[in-house]
Amino acid sequence: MNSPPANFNPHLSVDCVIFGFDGDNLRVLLIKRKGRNTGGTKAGKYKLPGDLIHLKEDLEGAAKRVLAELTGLENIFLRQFSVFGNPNRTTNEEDHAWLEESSGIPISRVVTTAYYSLIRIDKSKTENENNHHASWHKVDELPNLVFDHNQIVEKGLATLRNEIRFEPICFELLPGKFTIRQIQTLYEVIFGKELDNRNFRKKLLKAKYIVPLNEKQKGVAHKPALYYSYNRNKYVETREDVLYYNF
Amino acid sequence: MNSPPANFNPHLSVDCVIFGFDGDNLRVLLIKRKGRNTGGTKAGKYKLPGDLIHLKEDLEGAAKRVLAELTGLENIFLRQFSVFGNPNRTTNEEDHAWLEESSGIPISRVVTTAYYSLIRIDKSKTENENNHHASWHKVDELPNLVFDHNQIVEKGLATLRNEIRFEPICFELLPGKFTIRQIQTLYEVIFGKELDNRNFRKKLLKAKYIVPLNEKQKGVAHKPALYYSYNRNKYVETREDVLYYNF
DNA sequence: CAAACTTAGCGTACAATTTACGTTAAGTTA
DNA sequence: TAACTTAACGTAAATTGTACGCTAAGTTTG
Repeated sequence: MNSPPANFNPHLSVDCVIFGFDGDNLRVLLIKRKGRNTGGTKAGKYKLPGDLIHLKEDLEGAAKRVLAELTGLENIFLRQFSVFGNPNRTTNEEDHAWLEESSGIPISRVVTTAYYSLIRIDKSKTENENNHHASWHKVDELPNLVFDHNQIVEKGLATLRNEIRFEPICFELLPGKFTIRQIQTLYEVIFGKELDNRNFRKKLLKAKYIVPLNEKQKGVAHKPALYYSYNRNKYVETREDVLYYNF
Repeated sequence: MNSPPANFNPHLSVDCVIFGFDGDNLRVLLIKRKGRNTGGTKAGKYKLPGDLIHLKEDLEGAAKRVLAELTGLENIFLRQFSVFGNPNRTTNEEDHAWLEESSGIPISRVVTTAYYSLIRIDKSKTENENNHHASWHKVDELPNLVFDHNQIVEKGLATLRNEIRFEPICFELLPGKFTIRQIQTLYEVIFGKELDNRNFRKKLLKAKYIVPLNEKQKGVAHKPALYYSYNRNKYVETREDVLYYNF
C-alpha cells in the first residue's frame, strides 16, 4: 500500500470476492472504502477488496497481495472467474472521484479481473487485528456496493455454486476437522436447498479422501458427531475421471 | 480496422479462440499476422484473431467486432473464459516490435481477455471471401503461435470440454440439420474418447429438444441416418435443473 | 432421575440410470 | 447377389439415486 501513484497501471485492477462460512451462513468479506493516502473524504460505502495493479505485477500476484494485506494469509484458494470491463462501470460520479483521489492518477476506464477466494473465517485475522475496516456480510443480505461490485459478487457466487458441484473445494471453507453435518449445511446454504441427510452422508462417505478421526463433538445437546478431515493426496490418487455429460 | 492509433487503449485487448467442426476434426481459426496499416514486415507467424480495444468499447463488443470483421457473422456464440495478463506475455522481442508497429503506439503490458466462440465452418466466409489470411487448423496440430496464444487455445479448449458436458452448445458447431452420429463424433473428438453409439443415442434421444425431421441422408454407402434439428425453445421449456453434485 | 428432545448414523425397498452388449434394417459397393 | 457399413432398436445386469424408517447417544427439562 501507499506506493507512489506512478507504480500503478490506471487501467487495470483486481477485485476479490472472498467467501467464508460461519457454520450457518455463507459470507463475503467487504471493506469500507477510504482513500489510499488521505484516509478518504468519501469513505462509507462498502466495496470488494481490490486494488490497481502494479506496473510489473502479475494479475494473480496482485490478487494475492490484496488478500495477504487484508487477511494476513498467504496460501489461500484463489480462482479467476471473470473480467468486468464495461467502459461505464466507473463513471458513477462519486465512485469516479474516489478512484482518482485514492490513486492520485487521472483514470478513465478500469478493467477489473475478478477472483473468488475461499477461506476459513476463524483462521483469518480480519476484523480483529487489522485496520482495514473489513467485515463479513451474509451473501444474501449485501448492502449496495460501489461500481458494479454487487454484480461481481453475484457472478462469483454463481461460479462457486457451479464449481463446488464437482470439485472438493468445500474443504477450503471448513475447519481442518469437521462433521458431515457441517459439509451438508455448507452445501445447503450454497445451493439454497435442503438435502436429505441420510442420502447426503451415503454419497459423501464413498469418497475415501474424507477420513474419520478418533474424535467426537463435545458439549452438543444431542448425539455427538464424529469428526472427519480432508486428505488432498487421497483425492488426487483416487480421482477417476469418468466422463459425465448430459443433454 | 485502420482506425487512428489514438482510438485504442494500449493496455487492453481481446483474443478469440474460434472453434469449428468439419465433420471429423475440431479446428481453430487462425490468422497470419500482418501489420495493421503497413501490411507488416514481420508477417508469417500465426495468431488468434484479436485486437486492441477501442477507448469507449465494451470488451464483448470488441470481441464481436473482431468476429464480424473476420467471418462476416453477427450472432455468434461467444463466451468469455479467461484473462491473460502476465507482464511478460508480450516481451518476446519480435512479438513486441510487431505490436508497436501495427498499433502505432508504444506498448508496455497488454492484458487480453479471451473469448471462445463456436461456429459452423460451412457458414463462415473465411478463407474464401476475405483477405485476412484466415485458416482452419486442427486443434491438436497447431503451429507455434505468437505471445501466449497456444496457452490461450489450450485453456479455451479445456473450457469447451467442460462446458459442453452440461449445456447444449454442441449445436453451435453443427449444421441446422444433423444426424445423431455427427453429434457423437463431435463429442468424441472433443473428449478424445470413443463412445458407445447405442448408449449415446439412448441418452441423447431422451432430450425432447432434439427433434426428428422427415429427411434422411442420401448417397451414403450404408443405411441412411435420419436428420434431426435443435429446438432451442423446447430446451428452455423442458430444462429441469436437478442438482447434481459429486465428491 | 426419568422423560423429552435433538441430531447422528445405519439400513432397506424401489426407481432410475448406466453399462455392456446382441440383433436387425437399409442402404451402397464389388 | 453377396459383402460391407452404419443406423436403429432392444435387453439384462449392475450401479446409483430417492424416499423413507429406525435406533443411538448425548443434553435439557420437569
